[in-house]
Amino acid sequence: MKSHFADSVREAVRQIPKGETRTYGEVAAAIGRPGAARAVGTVMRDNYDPTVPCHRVVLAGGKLGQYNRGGPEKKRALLRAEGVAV
DNA sequence: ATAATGACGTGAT
DNA sequence: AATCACGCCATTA
Repeated sequence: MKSHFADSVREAVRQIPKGETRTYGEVAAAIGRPGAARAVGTVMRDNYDPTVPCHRVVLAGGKLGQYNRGGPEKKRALLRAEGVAV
């Protein structure tokens, strides 16, 4: 089910530069829905688009967060491979 | 339209 | 510092 919200989230996440991490709250605010961090997570969970670097989206506290592909371990590996200190 | 769920966030214990 | 509880928004049944 594609919704405008999900589409916006994917686009915003796609704009995240390599080697940088963005929080769910930041992404939510970037699309015009501040506080919708949870909703962003819901979208990411349903989003399997490889063109979207969803592994660059982390928790506000600087933690990794979940991942739909091998768990947080895989996510950490990807971020670390881009030069992100985790 | 209502209830339940979930890759979050902040505050309190 | 770690853990528990409540609140937030969008999606799905």
